[in-house]
Amino acid sequence: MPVTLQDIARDTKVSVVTVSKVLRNQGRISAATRQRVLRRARQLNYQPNWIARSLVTRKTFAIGLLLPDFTHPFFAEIAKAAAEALRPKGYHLVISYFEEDPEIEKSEVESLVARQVDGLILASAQPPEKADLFRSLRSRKVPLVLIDRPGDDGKCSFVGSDNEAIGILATSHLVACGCRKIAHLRGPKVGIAAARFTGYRKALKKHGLDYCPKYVVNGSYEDSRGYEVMKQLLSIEAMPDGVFCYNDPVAIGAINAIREAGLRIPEDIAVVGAGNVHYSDVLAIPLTTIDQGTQEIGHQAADLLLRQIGAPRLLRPTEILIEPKLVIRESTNRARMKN
Amino acid sequence: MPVTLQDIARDTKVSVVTVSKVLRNQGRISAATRQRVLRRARQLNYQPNWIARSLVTRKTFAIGLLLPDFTHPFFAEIAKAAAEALRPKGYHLVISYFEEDPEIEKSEVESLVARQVDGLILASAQPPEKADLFRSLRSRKVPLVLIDRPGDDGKCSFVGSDNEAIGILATSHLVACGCRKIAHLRGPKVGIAAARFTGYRKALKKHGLDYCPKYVVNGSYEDSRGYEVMKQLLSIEAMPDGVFCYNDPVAIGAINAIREAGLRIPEDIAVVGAGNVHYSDVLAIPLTTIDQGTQEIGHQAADLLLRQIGAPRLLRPTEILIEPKLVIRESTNRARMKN
DNA sequence: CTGAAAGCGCTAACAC
DNA sequence: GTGTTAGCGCTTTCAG
Repeated sequence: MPVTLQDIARDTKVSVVTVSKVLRNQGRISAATRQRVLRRARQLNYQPNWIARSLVTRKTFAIGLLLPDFTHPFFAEIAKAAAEALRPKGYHLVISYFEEDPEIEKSEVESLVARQVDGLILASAQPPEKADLFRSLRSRKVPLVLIDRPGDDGKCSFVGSDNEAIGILATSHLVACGCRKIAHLRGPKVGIAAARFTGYRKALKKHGLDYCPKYVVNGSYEDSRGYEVMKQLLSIEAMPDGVFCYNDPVAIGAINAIREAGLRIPEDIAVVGAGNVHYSDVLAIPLTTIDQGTQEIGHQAADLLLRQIGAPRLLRPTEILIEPKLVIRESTNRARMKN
Repeated sequence: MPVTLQDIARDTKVSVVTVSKVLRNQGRISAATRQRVLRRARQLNYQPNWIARSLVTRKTFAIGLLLPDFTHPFFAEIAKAAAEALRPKGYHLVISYFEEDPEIEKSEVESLVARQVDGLILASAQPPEKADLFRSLRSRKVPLVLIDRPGDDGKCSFVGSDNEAIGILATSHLVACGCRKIAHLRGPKVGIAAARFTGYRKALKKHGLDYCPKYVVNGSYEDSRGYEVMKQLLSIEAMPDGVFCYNDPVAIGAINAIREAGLRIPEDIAVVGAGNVHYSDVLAIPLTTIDQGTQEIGHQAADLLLRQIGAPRLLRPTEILIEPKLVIRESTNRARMKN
């Protein structure tokens, strides 16, 4: 039903090949036929079938972007930046998400690859010990850039943050604000959460504070969980006076729990998040956080992937770490603040 | 380089067709060959080329979702809901966005169609007088569901909110809160903003309040613009005591402007948004807003589109309006509140 | 400058 | 049960 090259060829009495060439501005074509073809194409409102084209050129100009959750503003901002970097080069983003479920992640990756995307940008939730997905991708030579969460033992290009630095930055800031009993709402067990946790411990140590396991609670990456988990923390004796939260949504949840308990922020408990998500400055208590440079991550990932796609052969994996920056707002603005 | 049906056929000494049938569980195949084929496919880690398949079946199982901005939580939530509704039926979402630019919108639509998506869900920014995009889509029989912003004169299926009702609900609530000088931060000139504006005027009239043009300022849909525009409003004499904002981000911007001016919310000025976006309850001043049922919009749009795709011939356009609901929070919680 | 031939990887329709 | 033939809409190659 749709208009094809055939139709135009028939009507203008030239071959399909010629039409194809005209429409792609390729090869020598006489001005006369070029006009005729172009005119007819316009009349018929011809639209090329990229599927057919892709089958022969083996290029789809589509990049798969696979995220844990695109409702999360952190990832949404990355997606936007990536799309912006890709668009001018004629590439499109096929976005998908897998709700932090490694199995869905796998099947989504396969779908994207089956759709013949030219490359993949992935914020993976594969557990560190399971490298089969990456191995399979590598063996099939699918251009891949991991973002936010490293994986595959550095055998794959990566763009993200220095998570240990984030942990250090956040925790040191809390110390500088006068906090002495600093808690940490850990993220899920992926490497990234571990690195932030390490940073947290290193900072404590550096400032001569004891690491106290009861101040570390586990496994959250969204506000609802942050809320619950913070409630737990509030119920222990010797309540913390500062909390470093895995990310901004968790911090938002934590803030809600703290206020609900009738405590003041930052006087009773200071709170630091991570991500510097777009709305974190208009919250009930504007949130001190670590900016991870979402824009930068999106851009760099896109650029890196494109370079990989354009390269004649496999490039050796590159790792790009975006420098985290402390953004100080009300949630840690104590009178006795020194930093 | 990738494994094809050919490879498996050669190795197992059957025809390509047989392999194809085995892999799709179709037609009668002897248990013996089935096993052989399956085993070889697994050994080779065969992955079907959907591009090739699509070319012949004329189905891609991809749905295009085109949004003004997927960083906006309102649309992100719709996207998520749509993806969830589509996934179990084997469909994927190809998400793209156009930054409220009608020209980019057009070109993105064409890309998506060129990629042979099976249908399109679109929150369009085409100006009402320009129906050529819709006309072109209609003539090509591309299954299309408009969301959030109606268009094409009801010739196209639509899922969204009753925007006049939103305007009435929000404005009436402000009246009930004791506001008498109610301003409106209008959205951009699309039909939806006009409808909310109409609702605003109707509600004023119903409650015996005069409509006063100076209280209506124009053209914003994001927080930064909401901030600027609210500042303007604050500079006029006889400042408003209530504001109905086009959407939640605009309201957030407005709130910032109001606080910055040293005024109190809701005592000096009460604020109502629209959208009930995920973070609107954790803001500096939790925002009274109109819930538009984003989940519902996403689901319904997906279902409707699927029904359209499955139908033997063109269905007549359906319009689904989700009932807006008032969500009362702090930003309108005045002592003298009566509603 | 133009076109005939071949084929991308797969499936539909029909033989055998 | 299995294979043959044909073709989806397009581009590539190469001969004229």
